[in-house]
Parts: sequence; structure tokens; C-alpha cells
Amino acid sequence: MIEDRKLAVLRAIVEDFVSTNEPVGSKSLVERHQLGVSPATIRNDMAALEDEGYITQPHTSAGRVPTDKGYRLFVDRLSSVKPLSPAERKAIESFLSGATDLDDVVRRTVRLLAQLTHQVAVVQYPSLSRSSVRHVELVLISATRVLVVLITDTGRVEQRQVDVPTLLADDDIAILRNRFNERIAGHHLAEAPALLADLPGAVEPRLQPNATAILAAVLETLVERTEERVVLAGTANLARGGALDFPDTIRPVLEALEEHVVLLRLFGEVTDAHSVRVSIGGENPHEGLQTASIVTSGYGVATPLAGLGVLGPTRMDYPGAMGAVRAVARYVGHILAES
Amino acid sequence: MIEDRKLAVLRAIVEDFVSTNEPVGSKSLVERHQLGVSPATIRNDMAALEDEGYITQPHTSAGRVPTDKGYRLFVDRLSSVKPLSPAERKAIESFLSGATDLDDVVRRTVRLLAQLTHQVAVVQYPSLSRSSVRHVELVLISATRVLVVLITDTGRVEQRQVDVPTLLADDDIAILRNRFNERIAGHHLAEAPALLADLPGAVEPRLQPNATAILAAVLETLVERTEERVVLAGTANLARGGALDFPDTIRPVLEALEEHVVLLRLFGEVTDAHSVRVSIGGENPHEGLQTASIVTSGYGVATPLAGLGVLGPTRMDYPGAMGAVRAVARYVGHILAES
DNA sequence: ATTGGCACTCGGAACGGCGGAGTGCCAGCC
DNA sequence: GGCTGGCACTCCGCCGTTCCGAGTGCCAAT
Repeated sequence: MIEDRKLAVLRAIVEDFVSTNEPVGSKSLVERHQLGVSPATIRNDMAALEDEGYITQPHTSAGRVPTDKGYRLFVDRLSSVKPLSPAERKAIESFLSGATDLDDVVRRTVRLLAQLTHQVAVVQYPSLSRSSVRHVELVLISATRVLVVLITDTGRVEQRQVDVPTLLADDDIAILRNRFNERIAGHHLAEAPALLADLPGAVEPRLQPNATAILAAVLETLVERTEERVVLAGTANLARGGALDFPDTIRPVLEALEEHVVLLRLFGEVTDAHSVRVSIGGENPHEGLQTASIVTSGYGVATPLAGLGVLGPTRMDYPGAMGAVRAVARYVGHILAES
Repeated sequence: MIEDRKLAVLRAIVEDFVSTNEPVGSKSLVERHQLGVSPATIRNDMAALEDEGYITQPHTSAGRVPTDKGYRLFVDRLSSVKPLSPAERKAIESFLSGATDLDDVVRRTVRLLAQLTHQVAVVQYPSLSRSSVRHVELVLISATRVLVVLITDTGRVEQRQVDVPTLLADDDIAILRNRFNERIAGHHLAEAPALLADLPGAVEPRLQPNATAILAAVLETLVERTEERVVLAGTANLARGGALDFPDTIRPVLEALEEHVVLLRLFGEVTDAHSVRVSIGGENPHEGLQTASIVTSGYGVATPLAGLGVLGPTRMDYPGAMGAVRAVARYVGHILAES
């Protein structure tokens, strides 16, 4: 009963504050929303909400502003993911459908997200460790130098050069290439090291040193490069709200964005599911992101391959951002499934 | 005579303003530099410099600030490229020597530059169009689908998938692969289209449709992808000077940085030489960069492959930035030459 | 439980005075 | 002719004051 109205008040506060970027007072609240009660009543509710930690006032006798806790409640219970407008849906389709390869898909996706949400968009490359090997290609560059190219089923290509101890002929390379592909083509990357372990022992003695060297390179490519990559777009959007959104300067946020490791950790916690998740202000582990919120989702065909999302001030249009992230994640999943 | 001192005054003004970020007055000038004359004399010189457009005052009775024209003169005639300290030199070496492949080199380079200069660093990938083909690899993904991988002598790898009209066997692919490599391996990318033009006619009729399809994909990879890539680091440095360096907001600058085309155009004008170039404030063609300066250099072994540089406020340590850019460009050239 | 009324608080804008840094100019000096 | 010290002037930035309004908390009445 009363609880219901308090929640309605909180919702109204969040909505107004997000759209106006000014602390919202009891009077303007009743004006802009049909709450059916007087400002005085609202004031009581607001006092209660403040006691419970959902809102706060920048200084005495100013309007109220949602706290992180208030946004959290809003996201969890008061808002629903906003479906995209047909126009937006159409934009996604036409924007992404022209993509030619994985790089292109990722680049287009990140720009699209930034444009849809007016926030900073982050897209993680389909993680190597969760894909499988489509093909290993060995290319002889010189008699003692081999280029190892690893192609995954998500279209990602990783390459690495390696020097081998003894001279190699084209035939030798072909043999080794076949050995590698027999064992791991079609298999999950994580399984590859085990499958390859005995490979040097299985080739004729003459080739063993070379096989060992190449194997090392392949394993490095498989394992070390599990290091993930992320792509950003829309950083200029951080400067939109002027000094309003970010307390002093946007610098710590920009710094955090450059530390891709930080972003990867954010995705790491999230990408085990396709659902949209939100991390708000102080919930965020990273120091520089205490005033930022992040909306993420895993994407990928069946089991999620990686994450994507947007980052902005806590004062963010959560329903809209969640809608955009969800829609884009789904669409990218489809695109990748087709290729 | 008098001219010499005026130039010395201009140099002093630039140096002081760069380090303090405050308009500099005649008194503090004579205090901080051994000019051997009185403030009154300096004032006369300053008045002359202002008449000639090299400096300006933000408002009456404030100190002077260099204009773009003043910085230009400073860069052209009053400063020399500052050689790096041994420590910095050492840092470059240890930072870059661990790189494993091209991606890694580029990423490390851009971070290094940002760190050395405390500005935004930009590195352009070695341009496809100026490298030569090391190897073309064709991989059969399914009976009617081929992955085309193009490897250049700078270690860059481009890939693309293509559907072919008729079924292909491993042998067929091997034949085609050889045909392609015979013709273009070792050749400049720009020559490739001409060298490949008659390829479909040179294979047995059965393979012609497939050869044509694959040729189209190779050409696309060669030509369309000449589209260049750039990598950024250190954007957080833009926010260092607060609102001091960039008049209102850093937003237009961030926007310009996201438009990679803009950056590429900057490099395009520059990369025909190894020398360090500087573009100052209003000299800059792009609207959003009117308050920014850019220090660039081509890099690469013999003929420059691409460009790199830093971007910051016009109030920038030009000698230092030029020294860092020059040193890093040279070093990256060496690294690429070795691989 | 809701409401109108009322006193209170505090930030932000507007105002004026003041100090200081810096200038331009001029007359004198080498 | 170039340099210098002196001096009047300008104007920004700072600070204290005042004032207004938005918004609150509380209370008594319904």
C-alpha cells in the first residue's frame, strides 16, 4: 500500500533525475507524475526513502538524487527492459548485416551500441578459450622459419612465427600440418594441449625437434593468447554531461577504460549467461569506476562466447541501455552463428 | 640584434607557459631567465611580438600566451628536438623488445608513446598497400567454402571467407594455392591485381569458376582492406590539464579521435618522409582539433610504412614530444626490419 | 494516513570593494 | 638609439555581504 507508493516515488525520482540531471523536489514530482497526493505526502515518503538509503540530498534543502542503492532497486524491481523501437531494430539490422568478417562485425557492433545508447560501448572479441579449432595452417617462410596460423570456428585468426632448429622442406611442413589438424581440428581449444602432448613422439625422429618447436608455438597461441581483446567506441559520450556526471573529471574513467584487463574482469563475471546484467557505481570493483555504471550481456550462439556492454554515469537510462544491449547481443549471436 | 632578443623572449614565453600553464608576464620572465635586461625592455619586445601575432593576452593586463603562430615559430626556429635521456632510451628498448608479433609491437608502441609524452598516442598499422605479399594461404573449410589468408612481409595477416560455386578437393586447393603464390608472393601489393588478372584463364577449365571466385576475394582483401587501422592510447591524458587546456570540453577532441579517418588523413600527409612533423592548432584541418597539436613521423624500414605520433593541447612540450616520436619511430622501424 | 501551513536552511546569483599582477607610456640616462 | 625606472591605469579574481527561491521538516488539523 504505502510501500507501493514509495516505490512509485523512487521510480519517478530516478526517471526525472535521469532526464533532467537535477535534484528533484517534491513539488515538481507531483507536477510531472500523476501520483494523486500532495507534495507534503511525497515529502514523507522521500524522508523514508532517504532513511532507507535509496536517495540522498546533495545538501540540505535541495532535491533528492538516487543513490547507488536506489538505482539498484530501480533496476531490479521498478523497471523493465525497454524494447527497441522498430526504427532502432531496423538500424541494428542494416548496420550489422553488411559485415564481412569478424573484425568488421566487432567494429560495427561497438559503434552501433555507442550510437544507440549514447554511452561508451565495449565489445569483447569472441574468447579464444571457448571456441574450437577450425584449422591450423603452417606456412614455410624460410627454411628455418614457420608461420603458425590458428583459425577458430568463430572466424578469429591468430598467428605467430617460430624458428625451427633444422631445415624444413615443403613436404615436411605438409606432414606436420596434417598431424596437427588430425588431432585438434574441430576440438575445443581447451582440449588441444592434451591432444597434442604426444605429437612430437609420433613423427619420424628427423622431424621431432621441429615438431617440438612448432608445438610450443601452437600452444602459446592457444594458451597465452587466451588473453582477450576488447574494442571501445563512444568515449566522447563521457564528456556529454560536462562536469555534471562525473564528480571532478572523467580522467579516472578514461584510465579504467584503457586498462582492458579491468574491462575483461567485468565481462568475466558476466559472460556465463546471456542475460543482461547491471553493475552500478560503488558495486563496481574498480576504483576509477565508482561513479560509473555498466550494462553487460554475454553473447554468442549457444554457450556465450564473450561479453559486450555499455558504460556510462550512474545517472543512466537503464531500461534503454538494457534494451539496446540485449538486442545487440542477440543479433550479434545470430550473425556469428551464420558465418 | 634586437631581433635575437625578441626571439629569445618568445622562446622563454613558450617554455614558461608550457610548464606553468599560466599567462606569463614580463617580470617573471626576467626572473626565470637570464635575459640581462629589465622588465620594461621585455615589455617593449612583447608588445612587438604581439603586434606581429606571435603572442596574445587573454585580457588586458594579463600575461602573454603564445598563439598558434608563436608555437609555429618556436617549433621551426627556436627549439631543437630533445634527445631522450638514457633512461628513456632504455625504457623504449626494454618495452618494445619483448614483442612477439605485429599486433603486439603496435600495442606496445602506442602505450610507450603515451607514457613517454603524457599525451594521446596514435599508431597506424603498417599500411597494406606499401607492403608486399609474403604468402597466400587457401584453407578449405567445407567443400564449397574457402578461407583466404593473406600474409604480408610486415607480418600483417588479413583473412576473408568466400563461397565457391563448385565442389573443391584438397588437391584443387593446393593447385590454386600454388598458382596464387607463384604469381604474387614477394611482390608489392599494388602490383598484385595486374599479376593475377589472367589467373583464372591459366587453370584447367574445371577450376575456373572457383578460381574466379577466390580471385575476387583475394583482390578484395588486397584492395578494399587497404583501409588502414590506427590504435590509440593515453586518451586519459587529455583530461590532465582539466578545463585549462581545452577551452570548453574535450569532447570534440575525443570525437575526432574516434573518427579514425581523420587521423589517417593526418598521417597521409606526413608518412612520405621519416622526418618529424608538427601540426599546430588552427593549422589542423579538422574542426574538433583546432585547439590541439599533433606531432607525427613516418616509420618503417626503408620507405615509410605508416605513421605514428602524439596528440595533445597546443600547449605542449614540443621538443620532448618530437624527441620521443622520432626515437620511437626509429626503434619501431628497426624492430620491423628484423622480423 | 493525508494535508496545508509555516519556519528554517542553504546554495547560487548579484553586488561592491579591494588587492595585485601586469601593462603602456614617458622622461631620463648611457 | 636603445635601455631603464617610475607611474598611472586596467582589469581579473577574491571575498564578504545580501538576497532570493527552492526545498525541506515538522506540526496541527482533517
